[in-house]
Amino acid sequence: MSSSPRTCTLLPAPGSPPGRNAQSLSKKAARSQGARRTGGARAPLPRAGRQCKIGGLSPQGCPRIPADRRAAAVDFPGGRMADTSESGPDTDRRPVNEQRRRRIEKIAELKALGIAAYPDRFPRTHTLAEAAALPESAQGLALAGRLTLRRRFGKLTFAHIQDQDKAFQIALERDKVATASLAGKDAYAVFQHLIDLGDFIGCEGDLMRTKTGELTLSVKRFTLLAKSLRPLPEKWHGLRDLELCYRQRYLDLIMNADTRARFALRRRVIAAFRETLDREGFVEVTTPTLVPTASGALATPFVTHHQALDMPAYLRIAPETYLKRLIVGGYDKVYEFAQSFRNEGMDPSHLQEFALLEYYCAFWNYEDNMRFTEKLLAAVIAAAAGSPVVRFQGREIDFTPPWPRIAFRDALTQYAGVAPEDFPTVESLRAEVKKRAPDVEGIEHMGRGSLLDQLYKKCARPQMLGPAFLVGHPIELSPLARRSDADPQLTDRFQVLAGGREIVNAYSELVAPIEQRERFEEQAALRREGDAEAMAAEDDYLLCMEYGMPPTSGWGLGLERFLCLLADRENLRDVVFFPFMRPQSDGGGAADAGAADDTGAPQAPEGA
RNA sequence: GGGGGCAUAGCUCAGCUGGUAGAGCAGCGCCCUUUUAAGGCGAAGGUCGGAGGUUCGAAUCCUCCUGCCCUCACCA
Repeated sequence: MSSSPRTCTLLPAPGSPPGRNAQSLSKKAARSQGARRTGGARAPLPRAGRQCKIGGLSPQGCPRIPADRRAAAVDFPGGRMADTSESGPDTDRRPVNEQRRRRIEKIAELKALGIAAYPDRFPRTHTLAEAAALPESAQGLALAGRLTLRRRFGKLTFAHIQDQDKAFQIALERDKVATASLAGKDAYAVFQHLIDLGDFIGCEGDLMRTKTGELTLSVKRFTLLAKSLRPLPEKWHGLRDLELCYRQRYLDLIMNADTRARFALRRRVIAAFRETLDREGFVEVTTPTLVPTASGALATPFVTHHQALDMPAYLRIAPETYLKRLIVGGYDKVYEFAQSFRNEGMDPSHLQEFALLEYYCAFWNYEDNMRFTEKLLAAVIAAAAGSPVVRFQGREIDFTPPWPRIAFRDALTQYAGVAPEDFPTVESLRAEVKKRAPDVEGIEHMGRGSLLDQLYKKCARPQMLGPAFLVGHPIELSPLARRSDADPQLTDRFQVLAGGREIVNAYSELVAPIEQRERFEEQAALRREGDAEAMAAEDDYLLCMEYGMPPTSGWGLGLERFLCLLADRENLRDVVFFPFMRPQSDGGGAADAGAADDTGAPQAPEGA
C-alpha cells in the first residue's frame, strides 16, 4: 500500500497536510485556527486527501468525489455544527467534536461511492448466538451487529460485532473482501477508513477457526447498515459514570456486559413469574393505571388533569382494589404486573415509578398463601438465577423451602430487645422508641402501631437476613387485611423478609364490607383529615364489597426490590432501564445561560 | 428538605501547598496477515459543570447556582 499512486495530483503531499502547519504556532493558536476553518470555509479541504485515497484505489482511476459533492460533504450539518448560531437541519446543540463532524463527512463520502449510510434492511441467516453454535465448516452465513472492536493488521483485520445476546469475531482480508459495489483493496479501504466503531454492519461469509482457535466469520462481503455519528465509550473500562449510565442507558447496554446480564435477569424473572403463575391457574389481567382516585396503599399519588371530563386524575399507587373488584366479579385467581407511581421521596430504595406484581386467590387464606409463596419464589429464583441460593452483600440467602415464621412481636423481642407488652401505654412505648431510635422524626404524632413499626424498621428488620415469614402484624398497620380470629389486635398478614428487606407483603383480605368501612374511618382519623377524594374511592370499593367477596388472600411484590436482591444491587435504578432524571441543561452552551437565570425559564424539554 | 462527596478531551482517569492542563482508549496519518484492551511511529483534540469573588496570576482558594452519588428524615 504505497501512498503515492493514490494521492491525487491536486492534493498536497501527505507530509504537508493543509491547515496543519501548526508546529510553529502555540497549541491555542493552532486550535483557534482549526475552529475557524471548520466554522467557515470550504476552501482547502483537509479531508479530501482521504476521500481521494479511497477512490484512488479503484482500478478505474481516481473516481474522487466531484467538487460540488465534496463541498456538500463539508457543508453537511456536521460541517456547520461548530457555528452554533446557525440552525441547520441538525438541532443537536451539544458541543460538537471533531469525531462527530468527521463521521458526518464520511456519510457523504460513502454516498459518493454508492454506499448508503442507512439502508432499509439486512436479511441475516443467524443471530450471533446461533452462529456461535454452528460447526466451523458452516458456510454462507449472513450476520449483523454493531461493530464494537477492531484490530487492524495491515491487510488483515479482526473485529467484533455485537447483537442482543452475543459478540462475535469477524475477520476481513484485503484481497478477499468486497462490498456490493467494490472489491478487494477498495472495499477493504472502505472498511478501514469509512466504517467506524459503533456502526452497524452486515457480514456475509464462511466460518473458520483462527490460529488461537476462535470461531470467526471470514467476511467475503460486508454492508453498512447504520452509520454511528458518535464514538463509543472506552472499550476496556466501559461506561463508568453513573449519571451517564442512567441517562444514556443504551451506552451502558452497549458497553457493559454486567448491565446486559442484569436486564436479562429481569427478563427471566418476569418470564418465570408468568410461567409459574399461569401454570397454577392464575389469569393475567390489566387494570387501570390512570384512575379517578388513588387507593390501595397509603402514598401520595401523581396528579394530572383529565381534559375531557375536566376533573383531576391520578396515577395508581397500587392495583389492589381493582384486582379485588375482579375477585368480586368472579375471577378465582388473577395477577398483574402493575406499573405503579408514588410521588414521594427519592432514594436508592424508592422509585417514583415501579413495578408491583400482585396476585389474588379466592378461597385461600394467608396460610395457603405462605405455602404457595415458598414454592413460587423458590421456583422463580431457581429458574432465573440458576440456584435457590442467592448471594447478597457478601452473605448467602437460601430460598429452599420451608422458611421459618416469626411473629412481629417476637421479631421485636429477639432482634430489637423490646417486648411490646412491657409498654402498655402509648406514652411509655413512645419513650422507649425515642431511646432506641432517637433520629426518628415525628414520634410525638405516632400511634401505637406506627411506634412499633418504627421500632421494627430501625432495630429489628436490618438484622433479619431471611428468608423468613414475618407474621402477626398489629391491626393498625394493615387497614385492608383481615383481623385475626385468634387475636383481635393482629391481622392475618405476612411479609417475606430477605436481606433485611421486605420482599413480599400479603394477607388474608378483609372481605367484610361493614368492618372495612369502620377500618377506613379509623385510618382516616388516625392519619389525615380524610379528604373527599379518598373517601369517594373507598365508597366505590365498599359498594363492590357489599355484593360479596369470597375469602381471598392477596399478595404483592416490589419487582425492582426483588431484582436488586437477585442481582446483588443496592440501588433500584440499576434494575430499571430509564430511571427518572432531572432534565440536564445542555451544559455550557449559549442557550444555557438564559435557562440558568432565576426567571425559571423553561429548560431542555423544548429541545428534547 | 438536612448533611457529606463528586463534576478536567467523545470515554476512563492523573493534575502536590495557586504559576495558565497530561496519560490511556477512541479518532486522524503511516507500518503491520492470526489478534483478543493487538503492537509501533507521528500529529491533533480542552469555555477544567456554570456564574461571581480573592490574587500579579485560579482546574486548584472562597461564595452562589446546576446535575449526579451517598446519607438522614417520609412512604414500599
